[in-house]
Amino acid sequence: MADKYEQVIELAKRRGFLWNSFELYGGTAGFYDYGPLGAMLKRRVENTWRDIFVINEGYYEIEAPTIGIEDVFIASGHVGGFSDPLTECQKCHEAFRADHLIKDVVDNPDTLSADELTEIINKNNIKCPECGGKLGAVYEFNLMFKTSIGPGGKRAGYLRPETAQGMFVDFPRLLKFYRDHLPFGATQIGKAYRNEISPRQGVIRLREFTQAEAEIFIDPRDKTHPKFKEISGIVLNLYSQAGQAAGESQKMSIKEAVAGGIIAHEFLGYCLAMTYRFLVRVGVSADKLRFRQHMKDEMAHYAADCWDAEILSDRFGWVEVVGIADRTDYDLKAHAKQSETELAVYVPYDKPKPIERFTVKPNMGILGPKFKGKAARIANALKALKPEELSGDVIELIIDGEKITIEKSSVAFEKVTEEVHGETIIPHVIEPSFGIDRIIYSLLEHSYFEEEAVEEGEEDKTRIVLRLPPEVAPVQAAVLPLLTRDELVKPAEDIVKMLRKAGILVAYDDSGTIGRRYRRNDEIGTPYSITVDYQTLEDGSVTIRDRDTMKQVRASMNDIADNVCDLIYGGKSFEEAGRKV
RNA sequence: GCACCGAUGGUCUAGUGGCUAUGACUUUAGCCUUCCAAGCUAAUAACUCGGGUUCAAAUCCCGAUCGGUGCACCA
Repeated sequence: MADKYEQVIELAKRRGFLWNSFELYGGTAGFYDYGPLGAMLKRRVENTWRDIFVINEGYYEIEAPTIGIEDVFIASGHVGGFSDPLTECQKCHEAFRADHLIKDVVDNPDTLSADELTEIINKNNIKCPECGGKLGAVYEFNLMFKTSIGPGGKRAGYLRPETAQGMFVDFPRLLKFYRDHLPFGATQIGKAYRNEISPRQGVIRLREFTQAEAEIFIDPRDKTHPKFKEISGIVLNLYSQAGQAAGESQKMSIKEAVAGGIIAHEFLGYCLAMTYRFLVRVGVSADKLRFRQHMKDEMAHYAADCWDAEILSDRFGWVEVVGIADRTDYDLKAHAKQSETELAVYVPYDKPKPIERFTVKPNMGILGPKFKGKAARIANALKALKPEELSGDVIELIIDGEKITIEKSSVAFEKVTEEVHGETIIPHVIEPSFGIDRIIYSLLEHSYFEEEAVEEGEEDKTRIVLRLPPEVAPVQAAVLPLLTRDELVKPAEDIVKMLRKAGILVAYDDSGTIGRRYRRNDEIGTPYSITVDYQTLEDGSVTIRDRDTMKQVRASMNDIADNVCDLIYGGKSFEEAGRKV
């Protein structure tokens, strides 16, 4: 019983989209190669993403190293939190989460080290829950690939488990690049690595995978989006927290969802819209797409709201392909703490605000000679005092347990009204994060069709068609001389040249019967096939065949390149491309 | 990581302790051929890997790898 996954993967392997990596040496789980067609498809999908996020939204792309230093992942929490303490039963060899086993014994098991966990397990005589056997020493299994930088292994490095950190770490530079204005965003498309314990499900769970992520830094007080109106009418299939409790998703416009408080704010709603447009544009079926909100207990504690785009697959059910989160100021704060650098934006007010401030000015000319080494600390203590504490004739302070009396004349204080021109704020981060490999699989599956192509008097014959959007199809046009004869081959070769000059990836094929060649191209998703026949020699026209309908039009050979470009990129309909045949 | 199942040309598959390992499709070359994979001729191409048993292993046994499923883990 070949399910769709098998059919799609079989086709992908056979025709050069996806291959198991290292097959020559037996292969290794969790790694896939993109073959000639797969790599091209992936580039086109990535470029569509660029078109939306980089060109249209202006979130410039950066490229940070795939190896990160330890500080980065200490700040991000991956060193401490991206691992699980495991213990194995010595008897039945079952592995367990050590912190889960001692949940009833200690209050905060996730804060303990592996050694401490081992000790607690031994002390409390905790046995294997399966067979009652003795449990082995607890070890941390971290999902990051570790390496060392430079010789000697002194400096730890990690292959990045997500591309996001690159944008956070470059925050100060990015802020300057965008001339200190919020909102701004940066994007990155690249590899990320996770040493999965047991990767399965083909390209759905990989140890090396491609992410496309945007980190958009916004003003926490204003989460509206200037272009919200443009997308507010888009109707999405939303599987909200309430919907999940009720067990059903609902179709709703983004406007309604934001107004009803289902989507936290406009900016997140806008990101959902961009995600929807992207996925549908590259070939995901809109009716097999939904947005699922994270449940409260599933969401990271710092997240304000989080939605996953999920696609329906034949074998795996709903698969998460995109995560869109409002991560608030968590990441910037974490890196600020780790790096001891302020990561914030100065936001000027429209009008300066008058602010009343109480200032204390210790007279160092008196305090200095009198208290010498203690003077500075006394001054600081004085500055911390409130107006009523300074109002007496003398002021008493305790410094190092010693009572010190200060004459009123040694301190001046006053209320001043100052103009404040703005304030420093830590931006919130909106993060749409795309799993490109999962998206590639999704669109392959959603584009894959087997249809009965029954000709009169013939047996049932299935036609396999990959209905890829022309924009992402790896091969964009096939050029086929109807017969292998010089007088037809020559013009066909001219057409190939014209198309290539226009940047179209074209396949030339003159082998076997025309039907077979059409089928071959159907299978790899080539949207248009151009055929040269004897009429070409008479009037300079060729036929263009549409992959999806198998219909043909006849068009002029001279402007074939413009014509095909318009079909692929210009939204020209097939009927407009020439005369009906 | 544990348990169960599986692995034969590019794909699907026959086979079983014993000559040169089936067949189909695909592919390639040539012929033929005026639009949707089935015309003719020829060619290429496989027993996952390592060890063991045996005169002899693709076949039996053990282990590894990869794939599938369940558990665990993960998002």
